[in-house]
Order: sequence, then C-alpha cells, then structure tokens
Amino acid sequence: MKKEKKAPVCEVEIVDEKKVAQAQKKIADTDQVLEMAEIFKLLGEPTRLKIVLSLINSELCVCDLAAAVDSNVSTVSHQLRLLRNARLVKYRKDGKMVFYSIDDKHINDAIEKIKEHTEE
Amino acid sequence: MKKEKKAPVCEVEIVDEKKVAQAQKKIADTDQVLEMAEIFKLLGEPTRLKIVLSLINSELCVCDLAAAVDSNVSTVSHQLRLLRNARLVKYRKDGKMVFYSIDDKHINDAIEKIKEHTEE
DNA sequence: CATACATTTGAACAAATGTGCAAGTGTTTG
DNA sequence: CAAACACTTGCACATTTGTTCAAATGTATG
Repeated sequence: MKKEKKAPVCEVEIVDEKKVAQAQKKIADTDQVLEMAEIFKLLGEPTRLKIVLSLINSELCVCDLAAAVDSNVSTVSHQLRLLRNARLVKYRKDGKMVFYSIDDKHINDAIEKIKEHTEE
Repeated sequence: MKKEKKAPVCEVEIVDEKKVAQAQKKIADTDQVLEMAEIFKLLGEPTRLKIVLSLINSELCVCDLAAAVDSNVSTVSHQLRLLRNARLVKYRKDGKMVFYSIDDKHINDAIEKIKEHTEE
C-alpha cells in the first residue's frame, strides 16, 4: 500500500490531478498571461494609474498631465512611454505639444470593475 | 504683452485649466486610487496572475496550486499571503490542507476585460 | 537662425519586490 | 507521542523599478 518515497515538502505529488489540469489549461497561453500581467502591472503603479484615470475624460498634454497628477514632466514622460509601448495610451502631436489619450475602452471597463471591487 | 518670466520647463504653468481640474476630480479620492493600484499591482505579477487564473474554475490547495503554476510551495504561499491581505482570495482549512479560492467576482470581470484587450 | 519652449531620453541611485532556503507551526496518523 | 506532511514565515539576495537631474530633440517664432 505504501507508495514510493514521498518528497519531504509537497513538491512533486499532486492531490487533485483533474483540477490541476483544468487550472493549467487556464494559463496555457503563456504569452497571453504575460501580456495581461504587463497591463495590470502598468496600472498597478499610482502615478501611472493616475495618468490613465486623468485621461478618461479627455486628452491632455504632458504638461497638464504633470499638473493633474501632481508630478513633474520628466517623470510623467517616462511613464507615458511605458503606457505607450503597451498601447494603453496613444498620442497626437500638435506643434511642439503632444496630447495623450486612452487607446482602448477595455481599459476603462477593467478599471471600472476594480473600482467596484474597492467600493464594497 | 509679455507675462512674468516663465518657468524653463513647463512645471508651474497649466495650458488648459478646465481639463486639468476635470482630471484632478477623477483622482481626488487618493485612498481609492491607491487601493485600486494595489489590486492591479497584485495582478501584475505573472506568478500571482497565474495563481488567480488557476483559481477561477475551482478552489485548489497550496500544493496543487504550486504544481499548476509550475512554482514551489514556498513561493506560492508567499504570494497567496499578499493576495489574501488584499482580499483577492479567501481560504478554507480542511485538516492540514488549505484550499484557496477567489474572493470577489469583480476580479474575474476585470481579468476578462484585460483579456479582451490582449486579444485584438 | 537664434531663442524659447514642450517633450523625450540617458544615467544614476535608492527603494521595493520576487524567490528560495531553512526553520517553524499545526494537524493527522500509526 | 513521534513521525509525516501541508503549509507558513523569516531571512538574504539579486533584480526590477520609479524618480530625479541634466542634456538632447524637435518645433515654432521673432
């Protein structure tokens, strides 16, 4: 009745193989999981989240954005680059000014859901 | 026609006061913004996101969770503590085993939205 | 074309964070 | 009650990350 020797800390053995397999299917697409994590991470930093929230109503130039989130232009510009790279925001140039806005409405929806979560 | 001396880098001046004020209203509730950022940050780390995704279908014990996300029990336990503290997951004890599950459906919805974003 | 200005970028640094090991806790079971 | 086991926790370490300063880029304008 005794099985092989068991690992000292549950590391190899699986208790419920079916549920594990089911869970693994949920995270099978590694690239997608990483991409989702990337987006959550970007929204998970106060300055960046404030930037995104500030842009929900209307586009803003970098200068006004810095004023809105109470930071400075350099910091905001650095963070905007990250948001840009991940396509969370897009921009429009007008002379020497650059206006940023939100790139995708799903972001708004996701933010709304998390907001609901915090409002309980 | 000249105004006072302007700051060398746009730091004090505001271009569109109305839009800035509107944006600031969006982020006026600092505590809520920080709480939202906290949740996004938690979901923004691959191991933790995998844990949460794994729990969407059914509760899992720590051991199976570690197997599912291809990590080890210690790491998973550390991350579960963070998820627990933020009330993203809850747990149920059964003998020496502990079963974790998702604490709030808003999380699922938010994840779904971000997933849609990545699927374009 | 020189100056002013909005924005971007690079470098440097402190602070935060994820991971793994080893030891600790608590529960079952022979 | 001792051994086995699932899980948690403290510590240490390497890595990542957000911010700031200073310099660079690009655009308008007198």
